Amino acid sequence: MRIGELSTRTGVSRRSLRYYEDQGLLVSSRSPSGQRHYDEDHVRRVRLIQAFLAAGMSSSTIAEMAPCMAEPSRHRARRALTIMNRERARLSSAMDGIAAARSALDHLIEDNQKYLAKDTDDEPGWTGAEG
Amino acid sequence: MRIGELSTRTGVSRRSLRYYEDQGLLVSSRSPSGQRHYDEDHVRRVRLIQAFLAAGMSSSTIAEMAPCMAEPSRHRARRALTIMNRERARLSSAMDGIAAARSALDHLIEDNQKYLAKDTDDEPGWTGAEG
DNA sequence: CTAAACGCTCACATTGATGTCAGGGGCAAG
DNA sequence: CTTGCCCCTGACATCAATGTGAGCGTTTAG
Repeated sequence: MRIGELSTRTGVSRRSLRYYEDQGLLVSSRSPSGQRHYDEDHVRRVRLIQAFLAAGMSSSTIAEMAPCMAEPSRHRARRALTIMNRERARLSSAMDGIAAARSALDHLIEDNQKYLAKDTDDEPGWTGAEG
Repeated sequence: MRIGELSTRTGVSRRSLRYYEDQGLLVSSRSPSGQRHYDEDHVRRVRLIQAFLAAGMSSSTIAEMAPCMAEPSRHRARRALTIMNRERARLSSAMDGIAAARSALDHLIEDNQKYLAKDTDDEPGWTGAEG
């Protein structure tokens, strides 16, 4: 398939797909006239890239983890493994951070509901002191 | 305390603290000469702002949730509540996304370790097909 | 009083993924 | 051949939070 179809199938813009290739995240075979051609593997690959980007990884990080254009080698694999473990830790602590933010938000929601339940027009007085 | 102390106590740069004020996330009392002064509540507040920003909220979203400069009113509170619930859902789905990315990463790590354990120099051939 | 350390505003720079526009070519159907 | 739709590259624009630096006032310690 060409880039337009890959784009509609993955929901990722043509622009972004070319960008991924530019960053070494995605390879494509080119037709004689230079048009990019893809297969089913590329669809999965793009989905994975999206998942990683959405999780806050930078494209260069993803590129370092993915032996995508370079020769596979023990050295490279060990390097990738280091980065993967670093990123895994980052994702875990990002989840913790989001969980903390969500719980703080829950307190705010509760306070706000209490405020709305009251009849007097009192200060909710939000400073975060209640968390 | 003045801005420098708030900065060191929260780990947030002076620049960012002024930016927060600019965006309506933080209020400060000013000395006659225009210098910002803060108290303990501001420390908590800044920490909360940081938690929200780190969780991927935009400053305008935080501003909408926080009746910080505006008069508290039922209308405002209801509006804030709507946004808070929207954001809560966003945070939850962000956590799901990160969890999915982390699990994909775990597969990659495992594959990579298998590759490194082998003695032959075989293709790891990563396309994401294994997830 | 002076100097160091701090604060103020204004304004321009940066980063990363993506949008958008321009100018030009590729390819199938009528 | 022309029409229409797809593709190519390249370049500039965007957003959001933050960095950085200039130019100038303030507070504090000696």
